[in-house]
Amino acid sequence: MKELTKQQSKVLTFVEVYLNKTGFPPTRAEICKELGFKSPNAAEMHLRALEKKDYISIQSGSSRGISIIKSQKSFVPVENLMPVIGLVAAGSPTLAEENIEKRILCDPGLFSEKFDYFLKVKGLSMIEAGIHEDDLVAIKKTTDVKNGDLVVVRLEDEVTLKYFKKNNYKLHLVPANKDFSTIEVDLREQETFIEGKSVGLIRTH
Amino acid sequence: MKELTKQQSKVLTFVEVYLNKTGFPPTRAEICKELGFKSPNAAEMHLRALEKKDYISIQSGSSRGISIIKSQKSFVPVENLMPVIGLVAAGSPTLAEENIEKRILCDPGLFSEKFDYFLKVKGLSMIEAGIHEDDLVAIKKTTDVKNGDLVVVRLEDEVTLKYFKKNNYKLHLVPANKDFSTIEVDLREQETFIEGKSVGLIRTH
DNA sequence: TTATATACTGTAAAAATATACAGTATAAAT
DNA sequence: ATTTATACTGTATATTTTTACAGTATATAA
Repeated sequence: MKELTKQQSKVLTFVEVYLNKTGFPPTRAEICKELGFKSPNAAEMHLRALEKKDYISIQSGSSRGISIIKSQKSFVPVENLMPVIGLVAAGSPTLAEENIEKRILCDPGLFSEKFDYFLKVKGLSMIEAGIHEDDLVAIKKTTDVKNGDLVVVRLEDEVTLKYFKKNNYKLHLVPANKDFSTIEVDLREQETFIEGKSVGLIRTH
Repeated sequence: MKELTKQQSKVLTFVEVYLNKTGFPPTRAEICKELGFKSPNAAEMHLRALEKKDYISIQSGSSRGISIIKSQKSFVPVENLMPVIGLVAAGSPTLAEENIEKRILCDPGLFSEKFDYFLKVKGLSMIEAGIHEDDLVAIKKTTDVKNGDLVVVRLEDEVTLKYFKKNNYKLHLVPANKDFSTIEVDLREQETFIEGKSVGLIRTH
Protein backbone atom coordinates (compact mmCIF):
# COMPACT_ATOMS: atom_id res chain seq x y z
CA MET A 1 0.00 0.00 0.00
CA LYS A 2 1.43 3.32 -1.06
CA GLU A 3 1.99 6.00 1.52
CA LEU A 4 -0.47 8.86 1.75
CA THR A 5 0.41 12.51 2.11
CA LYS A 6 -0.90 14.29 5.18
CA GLN A 7 -3.74 15.93 3.32
CA GLN A 8 -4.74 12.77 1.51
CA SER A 9 -4.86 11.00 4.82
CA LYS A 10 -7.09 13.70 6.27
CA VAL A 11 -9.44 13.44 3.32
CA LEU A 12 -9.62 9.66 3.60
CA THR A 13 -10.31 9.84 7.31
CA PHE A 14 -13.06 12.36 6.76
CA VAL A 15 -14.67 10.19 4.11
CA GLU A 16 -14.63 7.24 6.51
CA VAL A 17 -15.98 9.24 9.42
CA TYR A 18 -18.70 10.80 7.29
CA LEU A 19 -19.64 7.40 5.93
CA ASN A 20 -19.79 6.01 9.40
CA LYS A 21 -21.98 8.80 10.63
CA THR A 22 -24.38 9.15 7.73
CA GLY A 23 -24.23 5.89 5.84
CA PHE A 24 -23.28 7.53 2.57
CA PRO A 25 -20.14 9.24 1.26
CA PRO A 26 -19.59 13.01 1.22
CA THR A 27 -19.61 15.30 -1.79
CA ARG A 28 -16.56 17.27 -2.91
CA ALA A 29 -18.14 20.37 -1.41
CA GLU A 30 -18.60 18.71 1.96
CA ILE A 31 -14.98 17.63 2.01
CA CYS A 32 -13.96 21.22 1.24
CA LYS A 33 -16.08 22.56 4.03
CA GLU A 34 -14.62 20.12 6.55
CA LEU A 35 -11.00 20.66 5.57
CA GLY A 36 -11.32 24.36 4.83
CA PHE A 37 -10.73 24.24 1.09
CA LYS A 38 -12.29 26.95 -0.99
CA SER A 39 -12.42 25.06 -4.25
CA PRO A 40 -14.16 21.77 -4.92
CA ASN A 41 -11.26 20.94 -7.13
CA ALA A 42 -9.03 20.59 -4.08
CA ALA A 43 -11.17 17.73 -2.85
CA GLU A 44 -11.40 16.29 -6.33
CA MET A 45 -7.63 16.12 -6.69
CA HIS A 46 -7.16 14.43 -3.33
CA LEU A 47 -9.83 11.90 -4.18
CA ARG A 48 -8.13 11.19 -7.48
CA ALA A 49 -4.85 10.65 -5.68
CA LEU A 50 -6.53 8.31 -3.20
CA GLU A 51 -8.02 6.41 -6.09
CA LYS A 52 -4.66 6.11 -7.84
CA LYS A 53 -3.18 4.74 -4.63
CA ASP A 54 -6.04 2.24 -4.33
CA TYR A 55 -7.51 3.49 -1.09
CA ILE A 56 -10.85 4.34 -2.65
CA SER A 57 -12.65 3.84 -5.91
CA ILE A 58 -14.70 6.54 -7.56
CA GLN A 59 -17.73 5.75 -9.68
CA SER A 60 -17.51 8.47 -12.28
CA GLY A 61 -20.68 10.32 -13.09
CA SER A 62 -22.32 9.32 -9.84
CA SER A 63 -22.87 11.71 -6.99
CA ARG A 64 -21.18 10.61 -3.79
CA GLY A 65 -19.78 7.70 -5.75
CA ILE A 66 -16.90 7.00 -3.42
CA SER A 67 -16.21 3.52 -2.06
CA ILE A 68 -13.58 2.75 0.49
CA ILE A 69 -11.43 -0.13 -0.65
CA LYS A 70 -11.35 -2.39 2.36
CA SER A 71 -7.91 -3.29 3.54
CA GLN A 72 -7.17 -6.72 4.95
CA LYS A 73 -7.25 -5.27 8.47
CA SER A 74 -9.87 -6.89 10.62
CA PHE A 75 -13.24 -5.25 10.49
CA VAL A 76 -14.29 -6.35 13.90
CA PRO A 77 -15.71 -3.50 15.92
CA VAL A 78 -13.15 -2.66 18.57
CA GLU A 79 -15.66 -2.86 21.42
CA ASN A 80 -15.96 -6.58 20.80
CA LEU A 81 -12.29 -7.27 21.37
CA MET A 82 -12.16 -7.96 25.08
CA PRO A 83 -8.81 -7.59 26.81
CA VAL A 84 -7.18 -10.41 28.74
CA ILE A 85 -5.16 -9.40 31.78
CA GLY A 86 -2.78 -11.64 33.63
CA LEU A 87 -3.43 -11.95 37.35
CA VAL A 88 -0.18 -10.30 38.27
CA ALA A 89 0.94 -10.30 41.86
CA ALA A 90 1.62 -6.60 42.03
CA GLY A 91 -0.67 -3.70 41.32
CA SER A 92 -4.17 -3.36 40.00
CA PRO A 93 -5.34 -5.32 37.01
CA THR A 94 -5.59 -2.10 35.06
CA LEU A 95 -6.60 -1.88 31.46
CA ALA A 96 -3.42 -0.08 30.53
CA GLU A 97 -2.14 -1.39 27.25
CA GLU A 98 0.99 -2.89 28.80
CA ASN A 99 -1.05 -5.22 31.01
CA ILE A 100 -3.11 -6.62 28.18
CA GLU A 101 -1.84 -10.03 27.17
CA LYS A 102 -4.11 -10.26 24.16
CA ARG A 103 -7.64 -9.52 23.07
CA ILE A 104 -10.39 -11.97 22.43
CA LEU A 105 -13.26 -11.52 20.01
CA CYS A 106 -16.50 -11.94 21.86
CA ASP A 107 -19.62 -10.14 22.84
CA PRO A 108 -19.38 -8.06 26.05
CA GLY A 109 -22.91 -9.34 26.60
CA LEU A 110 -21.84 -12.96 26.35
CA PHE A 111 -22.67 -13.55 29.99
CA SER A 112 -25.65 -12.55 32.07
CA GLU A 113 -24.05 -9.20 32.85
CA LYS A 114 -21.74 -7.06 30.79
CA PHE A 115 -18.07 -7.38 31.62
CA ASP A 116 -14.97 -5.31 31.07
CA TYR A 117 -12.07 -7.70 30.78
CA PHE A 118 -10.85 -11.22 31.28
CA LEU A 119 -8.57 -12.14 34.13
CA LYS A 120 -6.28 -15.09 33.59
CA VAL A 121 -6.38 -17.31 36.66
CA LYS A 122 -3.16 -18.28 38.43
CA GLY A 123 -3.04 -21.02 41.04
CA LEU A 124 -5.52 -23.55 42.28
CA SER A 125 -7.25 -21.72 45.10
CA MET A 126 -10.66 -21.87 43.39
CA ILE A 127 -10.42 -25.35 41.91
CA GLU A 128 -13.45 -26.67 43.77
CA ALA A 129 -15.53 -23.95 42.15
CA GLY A 130 -14.49 -25.43 38.83
CA ILE A 131 -12.04 -22.62 38.20
CA HIS A 132 -8.75 -23.92 36.90
CA GLU A 133 -5.34 -22.43 36.28
CA ASP A 134 -5.29 -20.39 33.05
CA ASP A 135 -9.07 -20.15 32.90
CA LEU A 136 -10.22 -16.72 31.80
CA VAL A 137 -12.64 -15.20 34.25
CA ALA A 138 -14.83 -12.42 32.89
CA ILE A 139 -14.71 -9.44 35.24
CA LYS A 140 -17.20 -6.64 35.50
CA LYS A 141 -15.69 -3.55 37.07
CA THR A 142 -17.83 -2.70 40.07
CA THR A 143 -17.59 -2.19 43.80
CA ASP A 144 -21.18 -3.27 44.28
CA VAL A 145 -20.70 -6.86 45.42
CA LYS A 146 -22.72 -9.13 47.64
CA ASN A 147 -21.80 -11.99 49.93
CA GLY A 148 -21.19 -15.08 47.82
CA ASP A 149 -20.01 -13.18 44.75
CA LEU A 150 -16.78 -14.22 43.15
CA VAL A 151 -14.71 -11.05 43.38
CA VAL A 152 -11.38 -9.59 42.40
CA VAL A 153 -9.89 -7.82 45.39
CA ARG A 154 -6.63 -5.98 45.80
CA LEU A 155 -4.93 -5.96 49.21
CA GLU A 156 -1.84 -3.82 49.23
CA ASP A 157 -0.14 -4.94 46.08
CA GLU A 158 -1.68 -8.35 45.79
CA VAL A 159 -4.64 -9.15 43.60
CA THR A 160 -6.74 -12.19 44.34
CA LEU A 161 -9.86 -13.93 43.11
CA LYS A 162 -12.03 -15.28 45.92
CA TYR A 163 -15.55 -15.60 47.22
CA PHE A 164 -16.71 -12.47 49.00
CA LYS A 165 -18.10 -12.57 52.54
CA LYS A 166 -18.40 -9.58 54.80
CA ASN A 167 -19.86 -8.89 58.23
CA ASN A 168 -19.34 -5.54 59.84
CA TYR A 169 -15.66 -4.70 59.73
CA LYS A 170 -14.53 -8.18 58.91
CA LEU A 171 -13.94 -9.23 55.31
CA HIS A 172 -13.49 -12.91 54.52
CA LEU A 173 -11.98 -13.84 51.20
CA VAL A 174 -12.92 -17.48 50.86
CA PRO A 175 -11.07 -19.89 48.56
CA ALA A 176 -12.59 -23.03 47.05
CA ASN A 177 -9.82 -25.43 47.93
CA LYS A 178 -9.39 -27.11 51.28
CA ASP A 179 -5.61 -26.70 51.04
CA PHE A 180 -6.00 -22.94 51.15
CA SER A 181 -7.22 -20.88 54.04
CA THR A 182 -9.60 -17.95 54.10
CA ILE A 183 -7.98 -14.54 54.02
CA GLU A 184 -9.29 -12.47 56.90
CA VAL A 185 -9.15 -8.70 56.64
CA ASP A 186 -10.09 -6.08 59.19
CA LEU A 187 -11.40 -3.25 57.08
CA ARG A 188 -10.51 -0.69 59.75
CA GLU A 189 -6.87 -1.65 59.57
CA GLN A 190 -6.16 -2.59 56.00
CA GLU A 191 -7.13 -0.80 52.84
CA THR A 192 -8.88 -3.02 50.31
CA PHE A 193 -9.91 -2.32 46.74
CA ILE A 194 -12.72 -4.25 45.17
CA GLU A 195 -11.79 -4.29 41.53
CA GLY A 196 -14.85 -6.13 40.30
CA LYS A 197 -16.73 -9.37 40.22
CA SER A 198 -16.81 -12.35 37.96
CA VAL A 199 -19.77 -12.78 35.66
CA GLY A 200 -18.46 -15.71 33.64
CA LEU A 201 -15.62 -17.91 32.63
CA ILE A 202 -14.04 -19.40 29.56
CA ARG A 203 -11.56 -22.21 29.30
CA THR A 204 -9.57 -23.69 26.48
CA HIS A 205 -9.26 -27.46 26.61
CA MET B 1 -41.34 -2.38 13.94
CA LYS B 2 -44.13 -1.85 11.47
CA GLU B 3 -44.72 -4.39 8.75
CA LEU B 4 -43.58 -3.60 5.23
CA THR B 5 -45.57 -4.14 2.08
CA LYS B 6 -44.07 -6.46 -0.51
CA GLN B 7 -42.86 -3.63 -2.68
CA GLN B 8 -41.43 -1.65 0.22
CA SER B 9 -39.56 -4.74 1.28
CA LYS B 10 -38.13 -5.16 -2.22
CA VAL B 11 -37.00 -1.56 -2.28
CA LEU B 12 -35.35 -1.86 1.13
CA THR B 13 -33.57 -5.04 0.12
CA PHE B 14 -32.31 -3.42 -3.06
CA VAL B 15 -30.99 -0.43 -1.16
CA GLU B 16 -29.15 -2.78 1.20
CA VAL B 17 -27.74 -4.90 -1.59
CA TYR B 18 -26.67 -1.84 -3.59
CA LEU B 19 -25.06 -0.35 -0.51
CA ASN B 20 -23.24 -3.55 0.16
CA LYS B 21 -21.98 -3.79 -3.38
CA THR B 22 -20.99 -0.19 -4.02
CA GLY B 23 -20.55 1.38 -0.61
CA PHE B 24 -23.07 4.12 -1.28
CA PRO B 25 -26.87 4.21 -1.59
CA PRO B 26 -28.75 4.17 -4.91
CA THR B 27 -30.62 7.06 -6.52
CA ARG B 28 -34.36 6.99 -7.15
CA ALA B 29 -33.63 6.29 -10.81
CA GLU B 30 -31.47 3.30 -9.99
CA ILE B 31 -34.19 1.85 -7.79
CA CYS B 32 -36.65 2.30 -10.64
CA LYS B 33 -34.37 0.55 -13.08
CA GLU B 34 -33.90 -2.40 -10.74
CA LEU B 35 -37.56 -2.83 -9.87
CA GLY B 36 -38.90 -1.91 -13.29
CA PHE B 37 -40.62 1.33 -12.35
CA LYS B 38 -40.97 3.93 -15.04
CA SER B 39 -41.26 6.94 -12.78
CA PRO B 40 -38.77 8.10 -10.18
CA ASN B 41 -41.71 9.05 -8.09
CA ALA B 42 -42.50 5.37 -7.54
CA ALA B 43 -39.17 4.93 -5.81
CA GLU B 44 -39.60 8.20 -3.96
CA MET B 45 -42.92 7.10 -2.51
CA HIS B 46 -41.57 3.76 -1.35
CA LEU B 47 -38.62 5.48 0.27
CA ARG B 48 -40.93 7.90 2.05
CA ALA B 49 -42.96 4.97 3.34
CA LEU B 50 -39.80 3.23 4.53
CA GLU B 51 -38.77 6.41 6.29
CA LYS B 52 -42.16 6.76 7.97
CA LYS B 53 -41.85 3.19 9.20
CA ASP B 54 -38.35 3.90 10.52
CA TYR B 55 -36.46 1.49 8.33
CA ILE B 56 -34.41 4.21 6.69
CA SER B 57 -33.74 7.87 7.10
CA ILE B 58 -33.54 10.26 4.20
CA GLN B 59 -31.34 13.33 4.27
CA SER B 60 -33.43 15.73 2.27
CA GLY B 61 -31.65 17.73 -0.38
CA SER B 62 -28.74 15.32 -0.54
CA SER B 63 -28.17 12.98 -3.41
CA ARG B 64 -28.16 9.34 -2.38
CA GLY B 65 -28.95 10.54 1.13
CA ILE B 66 -30.41 7.26 2.33
CA SER B 67 -29.26 5.64 5.56
CA ILE B 68 -30.40 2.27 6.71
CA ILE B 69 -31.58 2.48 10.30
CA LYS B 70 -29.92 -0.47 11.89
CA SER B 71 -32.38 -2.63 13.70
CA GLN B 72 -31.39 -4.04 17.02
CA LYS B 73 -30.55 -7.27 15.25
CA SER B 74 -26.84 -7.77 15.22
CA PHE B 75 -25.16 -7.18 11.92
CA VAL B 76 -22.42 -9.52 12.89
CA PRO B 77 -21.28 -11.93 10.23
CA VAL B 78 -23.27 -15.11 10.62
CA GLU B 79 -20.16 -17.22 10.90
CA ASN B 80 -19.42 -15.64 14.27
CA LEU B 81 -22.77 -16.53 15.79
CA MET B 82 -22.09 -19.91 17.31
CA PRO B 83 -25.08 -22.15 17.98
CA VAL B 84 -25.87 -23.52 21.42
CA ILE B 85 -27.40 -26.98 21.51
CA GLY B 86 -29.03 -28.55 24.51
CA LEU B 87 -27.65 -31.92 25.50
CA VAL B 88 -30.86 -33.72 24.72
CA ALA B 89 -31.23 -37.30 25.70
CA ALA B 90 -32.44 -38.48 22.34
CA GLY B 91 -30.78 -38.19 18.96
CA SER B 92 -27.68 -36.49 17.67
CA PRO B 93 -26.85 -32.97 18.70
CA THR B 94 -27.46 -31.86 15.15
CA LEU B 95 -27.23 -28.32 13.98
CA ALA B 96 -30.76 -28.34 12.67
CA GLU B 97 -32.45 -25.06 13.47
CA GLU B 98 -34.95 -26.65 15.86
CA ASN B 99 -32.17 -27.89 18.14
CA ILE B 100 -30.51 -24.53 18.45
CA GLU B 101 -31.41 -22.87 21.73
CA LYS B 102 -29.73 -19.62 20.84
CA ARG B 103 -26.62 -18.22 19.19
CA ILE B 104 -23.70 -16.60 20.87
CA LEU B 105 -21.44 -13.99 19.35
CA CYS B 106 -17.89 -15.16 19.56
CA ASP B 107 -14.93 -16.06 17.47
CA PRO B 108 -14.88 -19.69 16.25
CA GLY B 109 -11.14 -19.36 16.88
CA LEU B 110 -11.70 -18.38 20.51
CA PHE B 111 -10.10 -21.60 21.72
CA SER B 112 -6.96 -23.41 20.64
CA GLU B 113 -8.88 -25.24 17.91
CA LYS B 114 -11.85 -24.13 15.87
CA PHE B 115 -15.18 -25.40 17.04
CA ASP B 116 -18.61 -25.83 15.54
CA TYR B 117 -21.13 -25.41 18.31
CA PHE B 118 -21.69 -25.18 22.04
CA LEU B 119 -23.24 -28.02 23.98
CA LYS B 120 -25.13 -27.11 27.12
CA VAL B 121 -24.12 -29.47 29.88
CA LYS B 122 -26.76 -31.39 31.82
CA GLY B 123 -25.96 -33.22 35.04
CA LEU B 124 -22.94 -33.42 37.26
CA SER B 125 -21.00 -36.32 35.81
CA MET B 126 -17.99 -34.14 34.92
CA ILE B 127 -17.98 -31.91 37.98
CA GLU B 128 -14.50 -32.92 39.07
CA ALA B 129 -13.18 -31.72 35.73
CA GLY B 130 -14.60 -28.33 36.62
CA ILE B 131 -17.52 -28.78 34.25
CA HIS B 132 -20.78 -27.70 35.83
CA GLU B 133 -24.42 -27.97 34.91
CA ASP B 134 -25.38 -25.41 32.25
CA ASP B 135 -21.78 -24.78 31.27
CA LEU B 136 -21.38 -24.41 27.52
CA VAL B 137 -18.79 -26.76 26.14
CA ALA B 138 -17.33 -25.83 22.77
CA ILE B 139 -17.45 -28.84 20.47
CA LYS B 140 -15.41 -29.41 17.37
CA LYS B 141 -17.05 -31.91 15.05
CA THR B 142 -14.52 -34.66 14.47
CA THR B 143 -14.14 -38.40 14.85
CA ASP B 144 -10.41 -38.06 15.31
CA VAL B 145 -10.12 -38.30 19.08
CA LYS B 146 -7.39 -39.58 21.37
CA ASN B 147 -7.44 -41.18 24.77
CA GLY B 148 -7.94 -38.50 27.38
CA ASP B 149 -9.95 -36.20 25.12
CA LEU B 150 -13.25 -34.88 26.38
CA VAL B 151 -15.67 -36.21 23.80
CA VAL B 152 -19.32 -36.13 22.82
CA VAL B 153 -20.47 -39.66 22.03
CA ARG B 154 -23.83 -41.00 20.99
CA LEU B 155 -24.84 -44.50 22.05
CA GLU B 156 -28.14 -45.53 20.56
CA ASP B 157 -30.22 -42.47 21.28
CA GLU B 158 -28.29 -41.13 24.20
CA VAL B 159 -25.71 -38.38 23.93
CA THR B 160 -23.07 -38.03 26.59
CA LEU B 161 -20.02 -35.94 27.41
CA LYS B 162 -17.17 -37.99 28.92
CA TYR B 163 -13.46 -38.62 28.82
CA PHE B 164 -12.45 -40.94 26.01
CA LYS B 165 -10.42 -44.10 26.59
CA LYS B 166 -10.16 -46.97 24.17
CA ASN B 167 -8.18 -50.20 24.00
CA ASN B 168 -8.89 -52.64 21.23
CA TYR B 169 -12.62 -53.27 21.10
CA LYS B 170 -13.35 -51.78 24.45
CA LEU B 171 -14.45 -48.19 24.79
CA HIS B 172 -14.49 -46.58 28.23
CA LEU B 173 -16.45 -43.39 28.69
CA VAL B 174 -15.04 -42.03 31.92
CA PRO B 175 -16.91 -39.52 34.06
CA ALA B 176 -15.26 -37.09 36.46
CA ASN B 177 -17.41 -37.71 39.50
CA LYS B 178 -16.97 -40.56 41.91
CA ASP B 179 -20.73 -41.01 42.18
CA PHE B 180 -20.89 -41.98 38.52
CA SER B 181 -19.46 -45.09 36.95
CA THR B 182 -17.60 -45.51 33.69
CA ILE B 183 -19.70 -46.53 30.71
CA GLU B 184 -18.19 -49.60 29.13
CA VAL B 185 -18.93 -50.30 25.47
CA ASP B 186 -17.92 -53.26 23.35
CA LEU B 187 -17.49 -51.74 19.92
CA ARG B 188 -18.23 -55.08 18.24
CA GLU B 189 -21.64 -55.20 19.82
CA GLN B 190 -22.85 -51.66 20.08
CA GLU B 191 -22.78 -48.95 17.49
CA THR B 192 -21.23 -45.70 18.72
CA PHE B 193 -21.01 -42.32 17.08
CA ILE B 194 -18.29 -39.94 18.05
CA GLU B 195 -19.86 -36.57 17.48
CA GLY B 196 -16.86 -34.47 18.38
CA LYS B 197 -14.57 -33.32 21.10
CA SER B 198 -14.46 -30.40 23.45
CA VAL B 199 -11.97 -27.66 22.79
CA GLY B 200 -13.17 -25.20 25.39
CA LEU B 201 -15.80 -24.09 27.83
CA ILE B 202 -17.71 -21.02 28.86
CA ARG B 203 -19.73 -20.43 31.97
CA THR B 204 -21.98 -17.66 33.16
CA HIS B 205 -21.67 -16.89 36.85
C1' DT C 1 -70.59 4.03 -1.64
C1' DT C 2 -66.99 6.52 -0.31
C1' DA C 3 -62.86 6.76 1.67
C1' DT C 4 -58.15 5.08 2.26
C1' DA C 5 -53.97 2.68 1.20
C1' DT C 6 -51.10 0.72 -2.25
C1' DA C 7 -48.87 1.27 -6.36
C1' DC C 8 -47.75 3.31 -9.82
C1' DT C 9 -46.96 6.89 -14.82
C1' DG C 10 -45.34 11.18 -16.71
C1' DT C 11 -43.39 15.70 -16.58
C1' DA C 12 -40.79 19.35 -15.09
C1' DA C 13 -37.94 22.30 -12.58
C1' DA C 14 -34.83 23.52 -8.91
C1' DA C 15 -30.97 22.14 -6.58
C1' DA C 16 -27.03 19.36 -5.88
C1' DT C 17 -22.97 17.51 -7.76
C1' DA C 18 -19.06 16.13 -10.56
C1' DT C 19 -15.72 17.66 -13.15
C1' DA C 20 -13.10 20.18 -16.68
C1' DC C 21 -10.04 24.09 -17.38
C1' DA C 22 -7.00 27.91 -16.21
C1' DG C 23 -4.28 29.53 -12.86
C1' DT C 24 -1.00 30.37 -8.33
C1' DA C 25 2.35 29.05 -4.81
C1' DT C 26 5.84 26.29 -2.47
C1' DA C 27 9.10 22.80 -1.34
C1' DA C 28 11.96 19.05 -2.66
C1' DA C 29 14.43 16.55 -6.20
C1' DT C 30 17.44 16.37 -10.18
C1' DA D 1 18.13 26.08 -12.71
C1' DT D 2 14.47 23.45 -13.93
C1' DT D 3 11.48 19.91 -13.25
C1' DT D 4 8.18 17.45 -10.40
C1' DA D 5 4.95 16.74 -6.76
C1' DT D 6 1.96 18.72 -3.48
C1' DA D 7 -1.59 21.72 -2.58
C1' DC D 8 -4.46 24.61 -3.54
C1' DT D 9 -8.15 29.06 -5.76
C1' DG D 10 -11.75 30.38 -8.87
C1' DT D 11 -15.06 29.75 -12.40
C1' DA D 12 -18.11 27.44 -15.28
C1' DT D 13 -21.00 23.94 -17.02
C1' DA D 14 -22.97 19.58 -18.03
C1' DT D 15 -25.10 16.13 -15.66
C1' DT D 16 -27.21 13.95 -11.92
C1' DT D 17 -30.56 13.93 -8.64
C1' DT D 18 -34.27 15.24 -5.75
C1' DT D 19 -38.66 16.39 -5.44
C1' DA D 20 -43.06 18.65 -6.34
C1' DC D 21 -47.35 18.28 -8.90
C1' DA D 22 -50.96 16.16 -11.63
C1' DG D 23 -52.86 12.06 -12.82
C1' DT D 24 -54.46 6.68 -13.22
C1' DA D 25 -55.76 2.16 -11.40
C1' DT D 26 -57.01 -1.33 -8.05
C1' DA D 27 -58.09 -3.51 -3.84
C1' DT D 28 -59.79 -3.29 0.88
C1' DA D 29 -62.21 -1.25 4.76
C1' DA D 30 -65.82 1.51 6.82
